[in-house]
Parts: sequence; structure tokens; C-alpha cells
Amino acid sequence: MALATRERILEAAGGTLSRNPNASLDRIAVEARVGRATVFRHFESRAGLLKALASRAIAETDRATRMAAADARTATDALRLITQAVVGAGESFRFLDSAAEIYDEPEIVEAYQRQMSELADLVGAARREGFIRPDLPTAWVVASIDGLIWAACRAVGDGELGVVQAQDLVWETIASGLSTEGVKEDRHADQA
Amino acid sequence: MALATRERILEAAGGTLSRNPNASLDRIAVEARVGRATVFRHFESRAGLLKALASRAIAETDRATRMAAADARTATDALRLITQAVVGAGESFRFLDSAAEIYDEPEIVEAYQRQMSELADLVGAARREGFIRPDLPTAWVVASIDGLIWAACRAVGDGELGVVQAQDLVWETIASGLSTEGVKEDRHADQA
DNA sequence: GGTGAACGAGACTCTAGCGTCTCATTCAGG
DNA sequence: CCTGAATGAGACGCTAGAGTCTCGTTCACC
Repeated sequence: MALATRERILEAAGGTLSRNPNASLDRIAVEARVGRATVFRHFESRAGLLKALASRAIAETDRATRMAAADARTATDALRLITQAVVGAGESFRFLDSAAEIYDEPEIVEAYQRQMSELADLVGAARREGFIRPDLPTAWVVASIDGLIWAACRAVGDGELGVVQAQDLVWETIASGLSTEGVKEDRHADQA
Repeated sequence: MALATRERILEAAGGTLSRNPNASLDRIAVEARVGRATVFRHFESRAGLLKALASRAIAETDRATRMAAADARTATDALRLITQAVVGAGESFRFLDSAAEIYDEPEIVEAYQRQMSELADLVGAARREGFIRPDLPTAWVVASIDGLIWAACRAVGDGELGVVQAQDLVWETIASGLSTEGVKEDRHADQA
């Protein structure tokens, strides 16, 4: 049952920390219905647990990215698939917002920066495909995609939106914004 | 010099906590170039300091909201002014992301919910003016505005964007999204 | 020059939470 | 039934950081 226990601890840690970023190991152990000592049997320390949690989220994102790259025929489509995958797995990521200690781990920081850089590349490719507005800095495109994903995960966590709904809305907003000025119907103008 | 000292502590606390949400009072005191005891002379406790910091951010937002309501002729314009004001004062807000303890203060939670509700009302009014897409849930519009503001403040803090640039980009993205599908030029279609 | 308020420095106590260790219990496999 | 691995419970030491207090200093104002 070692694997099941380890997994249960990670699951509980993710959930508890997303609600209260300063939750103690004792609290997490209770939430996982596990003795506190068992947490230390599976993880070197609190930092080790957080690191494992972060690594898990990073691996999940990498997996989603590879699948998107395999399935998608365009960079724009890959961007859409990745965005929706991350929103779908949002619960695994919410704890990262507030887990400041994690960014002491160079390994995690490096992986995070790599993923951000990959996202920037993807945005660049989507831009060359004509999907991204040429007048927007790539840094802002990346940042706002991040912000919209964050908002979607929060809304889902608060029960304001369903997961599928949130996935669609994020992409819809990326594509067309919030205003009627950007609805797709208008787009056929050029050709008129 | 009592007021100047108090202000210096608040300023240092905001800056330090936005960088490291778990920063100790000692660290904050050093950053403010003030003895740690002086922090306790001005604030009842750590919670009191955070509460004062949050109250300050809330008051700042209220001020911006009132000014926007006074200056703007439409709800859409008020929404724009408020959005830009909040991005401009972003440095005062970034610490709120990660200061989980604050949400134990009912007073703060109430004020936050009131502001969110006011924002929802404003979005509703802008919707009736025809600015907001009718097919988007208000909850998502509010959440994504929040997310874009968050992203902008982060980008400014990281030095990726200038403040004025970020203010424009947030509104631009709200209005037209990130994609070429939403650029304003297309909009004249209806009238053609 | 005298006075009092504000401050800096630092000693002190107290608590929460981390990490270690031990011991009894459970439970699966032989 | 026996054995060993995984666990739960809990005692224990340790440290960081909150909050209190005191004493000496600075500095503005009279």
C-alpha cells in the first residue's frame, strides 16, 4: 500500500495547501487520514513534499504539452489544447500560487522557466500563423494567458463555473476578448 | 515623525511581503530601516499590520472607484478607468495574493466581497450598454478581468512591461482579446 | 539647557511547527 | 501460526518567529 499512501498524502497536500498555503504537516496528515510520522516516511521533509508536489504538476504539464504537440496540426491548436488541459488539471496547480518556499528549489524554478519559455515559443509560432495580434508583446500574451488560466481555476475552485465551461471560456476570451468589439461574426468584414 | 514612520513600515511591508509572503516582522523592520519594537509601537500585532495594509488597498480601490464614477459618462468608461487605476496601483495589491491570513479578518473579507459585487454590478451595466458580450457569464467576466489585472501587475513587477503599457494592454485585451479574430478594424463590418 | 516623545537595540518568554525516535498494532504472505 | 513491512500514536528536542519589556539615545520644542 506504499504507493497508495504516498499518493493519498500528495492529494491531501495539494487540496489542503490550495485552501491554506500555510497549512501545517499535521493538518495535511489529518486530511490524508495518515499519521504525521508516515508523511516523513514518504518524504524527506516539508520542503521535500512540496517539491514532489511541484514536480508532479510540472510533469503533468509536460505530458499535456507533448500530447497537444502530437495531436495538433497547428501551433494555434496546440496552444488551445494545452490551455484547456491546464485548466482541466487546475486543482493540481492552485497550491503553487502561494507556496512561496518552492521557489528556493533551483530545480523547480528551472523547470518552471523552461515551461514558460516553451509557452512563449508556442505563442510565437501561433503569431506567425496569424492567430496572435502582431501589435501585442509576446510577454503580455504569455502573461495574460497565464492570468486567464489562473482566473478560470479560481472560478472552478469557488464553484462559480464548471470545468468544461471554464475551459471553453478561457479559450473564447483569448480568441475574442470580453467585448462585443471582438465577436467572431464581425470578422467576416475584411472579405466583404 | 510618527506618521512618516508608520507609512514607511506599511510601504516596506507591502514591498517585502509581495516578494516573500512569509517574511518575518524582523525582515520587514530591517527593510523599513526601523527597529522591530517600533513596528509593535505602531501596530498591535502582525495580523494588525496586515489588516492595515489590506485596509489601505481597499480604501485606495474605493477612491479609484469613486473618481471613476464621477469622471465617466458610461459604465463602460468607468470600468476602463477603474481597471487602469488598479493596475497603476498594483504594487499595493500584490501582497494580497499570498497573504492567506488576511482572510481570517471578517472586516476585510466583507470589504473584498463588497468590491467584487460592485465590480459585478458595473459589468452588468456595461453589458446593458452593449459593451460586454451577452453570451459570457458575469462571473467569468469578473474573474477574467481580475486575472488580467493580476497578470499585468505581475508583469510590471517583473519588469517585463511598463505601467502605462500594462494599463493599455489590459483594457485592449478585455476589449478585443489576444487574437486577430477580435481586432477593432473588423468591427466596422456591421456598418458596411 | 531642560524635557518629553519617539526611537533603536537587544534581552526575554512563549508557542507552533518541524524533524526524530520508539513502541504497539495491523495485515499480508508463507 | 509466524514474520516482517507499513503504519498510528505519541513523546521529545529544537528552532524561528511573535510579542513584551527595559534602557539608553536622539531630537524637536520650549
